[in-house]
Amino acid sequence: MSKQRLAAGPDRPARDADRTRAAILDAATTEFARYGLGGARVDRISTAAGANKRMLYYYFGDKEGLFLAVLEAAYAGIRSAEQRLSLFDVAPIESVRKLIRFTWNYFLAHPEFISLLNSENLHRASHLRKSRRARSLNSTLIATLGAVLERGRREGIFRTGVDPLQLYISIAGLCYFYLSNIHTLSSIFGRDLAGQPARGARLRHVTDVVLGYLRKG
Amino acid sequence: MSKQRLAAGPDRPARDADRTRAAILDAATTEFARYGLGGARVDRISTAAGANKRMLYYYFGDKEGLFLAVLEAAYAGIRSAEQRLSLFDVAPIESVRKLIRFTWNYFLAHPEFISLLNSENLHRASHLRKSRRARSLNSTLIATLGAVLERGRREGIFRTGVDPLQLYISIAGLCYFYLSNIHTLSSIFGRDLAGQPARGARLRHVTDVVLGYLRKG
DNA sequence: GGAATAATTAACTATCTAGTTAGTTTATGT
DNA sequence: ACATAAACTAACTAGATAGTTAATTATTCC
Repeated sequence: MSKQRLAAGPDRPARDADRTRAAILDAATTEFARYGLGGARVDRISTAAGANKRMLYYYFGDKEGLFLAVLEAAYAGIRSAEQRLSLFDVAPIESVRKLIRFTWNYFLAHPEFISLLNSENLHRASHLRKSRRARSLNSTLIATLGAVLERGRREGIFRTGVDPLQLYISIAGLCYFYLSNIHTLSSIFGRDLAGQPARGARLRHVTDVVLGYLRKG
Repeated sequence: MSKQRLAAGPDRPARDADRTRAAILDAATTEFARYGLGGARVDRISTAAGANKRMLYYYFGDKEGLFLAVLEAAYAGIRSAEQRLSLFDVAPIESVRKLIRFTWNYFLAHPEFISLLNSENLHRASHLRKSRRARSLNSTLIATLGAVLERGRREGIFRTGVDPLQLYISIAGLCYFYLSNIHTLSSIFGRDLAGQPARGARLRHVTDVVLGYLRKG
């Protein structure tokens, strides 16, 4: 009687490098998002991943290497979602609406992305700057947005002289700040900004602000 | 010959509770802003303050108590600056311009405020929620902004139905996100967003966005 | 001038933490 | 079947860390 695959399920070999690596990355994403780089604990990560702590160092070098891998995966996630977004099959106003809705929903569905970016900015993007991979993910979104703005201008519905990068940062900022700072804002202003009604109102407001700015007049 | 004031300067007694407390608070602000709550080190704080570490616990209880005191001081700082801002002695458009300029310049001059807010949001505002003092600082700014919007509406230059809290969050967000995420944005888009020219362009863009949205049409 | 109190200090500790050592077990290619 | 390499484990370590103990020194109030 062979000893192969004693424990573990049907298609789950006792050893699986990819699986272990992914489990660590996944647990690390949650841990770094929850506690920040300084507050994160490697022991909690390895325990949550169901892996021996040594494996973390085996695959990622050290805590900061793991943090970088988490960041790269997070950027890859949003870039991949962005690429599935087709802004050209509708009219310019609807394109902008679509981009705003996408940005809002992505941040809403991925609070860990917001938290990781905040951590990385606390560290002055020191990990990202070392990463060729993350910088190569510099999406084509800005160019696409530029084309949308140009089309709207030609059609006489958008104002002239809009810098697509500035506009992209504005759309992101209008969504991001609300969600990133939702706890302090709710506390200071004594309102529940996290509930469904408030979130709906925010998306409507952001759309109004951006389209109000863009409209020609 | 009296032993009083042997060391120390002219009006600097050997012991000064207020001075020590303030020095610790000051050093802690810098430390928490630089490393976050999890990354901050109480030994670095006491050393930077030139105080014995024990004094930190003497005055603030523990690390989290110190963090709360830092947060409260940071909020008191912006509220006090806001109150010196008179939005009523100029026309509505100029009022809004003034508020945007103030917000932008305050965030620019106080990066530690941004960083502290990010830390507190990572902790789901758990310190702020316990603080009666910080919530009582809930400024009158929203009410004032509401009055400015109403005046602009009456004068026929602003659109109707603008929620002053939403607008305030938008102005803050447009400024905050750019400055808070300046390192990752610069890295990803391969542009220097921190230099004077880029900063000037950002303030102009934010002003255009907000006034473009508000204008009636 | 002296008791009472407030401010300050140095040395200490228990626990935590990132990272390592030195191996064992499983898979793979020949 | 066997050597080789890849994946994995348990136990360990050196240094860091928040917080404390117990005493000393300066100030205040009468």
